[in-house]
Amino acid sequence: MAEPEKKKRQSRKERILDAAEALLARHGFDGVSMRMVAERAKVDLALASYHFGSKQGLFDAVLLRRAEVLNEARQAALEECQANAGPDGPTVEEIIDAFLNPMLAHGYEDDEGWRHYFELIGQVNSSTEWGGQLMTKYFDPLVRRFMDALKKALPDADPANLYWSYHFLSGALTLTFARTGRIDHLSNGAIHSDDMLGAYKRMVPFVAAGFRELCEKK
Amino acid sequence: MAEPEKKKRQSRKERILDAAEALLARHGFDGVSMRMVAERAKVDLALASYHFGSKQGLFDAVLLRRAEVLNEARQAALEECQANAGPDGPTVEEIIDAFLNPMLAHGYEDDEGWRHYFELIGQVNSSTEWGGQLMTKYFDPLVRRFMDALKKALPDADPANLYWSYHFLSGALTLTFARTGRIDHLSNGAIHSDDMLGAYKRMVPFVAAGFRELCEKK
DNA sequence: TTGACTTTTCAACGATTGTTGAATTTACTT
DNA sequence: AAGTAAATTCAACAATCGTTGAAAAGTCAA
Repeated sequence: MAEPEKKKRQSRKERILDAAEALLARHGFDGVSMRMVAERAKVDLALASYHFGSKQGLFDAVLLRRAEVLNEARQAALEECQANAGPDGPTVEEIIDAFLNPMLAHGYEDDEGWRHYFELIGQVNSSTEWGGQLMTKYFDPLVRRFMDALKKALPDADPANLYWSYHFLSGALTLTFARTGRIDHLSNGAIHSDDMLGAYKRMVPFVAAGFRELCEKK
Repeated sequence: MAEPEKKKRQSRKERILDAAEALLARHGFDGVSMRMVAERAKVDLALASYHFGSKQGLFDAVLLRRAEVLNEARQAALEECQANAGPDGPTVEEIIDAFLNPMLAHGYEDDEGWRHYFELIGQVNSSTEWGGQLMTKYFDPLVRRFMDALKKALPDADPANLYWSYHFLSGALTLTFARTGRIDHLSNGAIHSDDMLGAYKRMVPFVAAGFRELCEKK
């Protein structure tokens, strides 16, 4: 059975998720109170606990919501570039592009929700408290499929070099899409964190060159 | 006048800084209470406020303490590689190495304090709340000198490519030294976050190849 | 020892925290 | 229209939060 049509544009449950997403992205789990979320969502305090069980449950729901969307888009992009590739499979650049492009698609357009989500992912990914566990849970199953594709594109690679290369990619990616504003300061305003297209066009060749340097027989 | 010799191995002020460093690295600013710090440092609750004025003051002191040490080591490494270089100046690899090596020196040895500090930097760097401001304040003055050196090593580079390249380096670096444990999970235990030497030996050529790809005339 | 100063302790303040049981309203089926 | 379940509101709980004024202890020079 299909989802029943919502009367309001956004249900209260979704409003809570959006509010929590924005606040958690900026202030982190412990920097946000249920009252802040309720106020931003224009909803009673107790409602968030009712829908999500606890503050931790709300946090998980925020993380999961867009992780599913992103994973599906990435999987589709990977399968498409594999289908279009020759017998040797897609190139390193094509695989990396399939991994990054779905993020660009949501970062390029002016979608406030996704911007907050990437902000949040940047925090979670480099947090020792959450990063190791949560990123693994939500993203690693699909990342492994990308690793397999990269392994075919770089058949001479030492697996350790492949893993570290992906790790460097992950750090560059999450920081860039988090848009902390650091590059704006460093460049005295010449570069803007919001220029996602500019970042994307540079990240793919930068990372691909790193992969080749470490993982290609020379 | 020189600092007076301390009677105890560690003054209470230092114990507070160490305790705060470890806790802030793991749980973030809002995830740590003054009582947690006091308990870990085995010190009265009020003492941290007395020495550092406020929780925010304590946070700043923790960040500043090792930033000064790291900046001096990096500056010395940069000046040394410039002194040893030919008339064209040091290569990209040498400059990047001067930037990374001082972190390895503290990450390689079994120094708990520095490990916590890098963990903290990883969080701060990718936080939109603190990252843009604090990283700029504590690290960008010296980063600019490295950017100048890179500009000489890559004279044909578009400045925007240089800035983005450093940004990617920054993301890979801070995530790696934060040791979140993610790569351990992803590799099913084959790779260890704690293998700083292994990470370092791969990060330098990976990042250097990225710089050359973006910033070198082809 | 006296005196001045810094460091440390103690106790308490008002404010905010996440959660919950009970009451009320809304939505939907019969 | 009656009835049932979900959604929402309200009020309050105990626990924890950062900070601070005042008292006590420690330090060091004269």
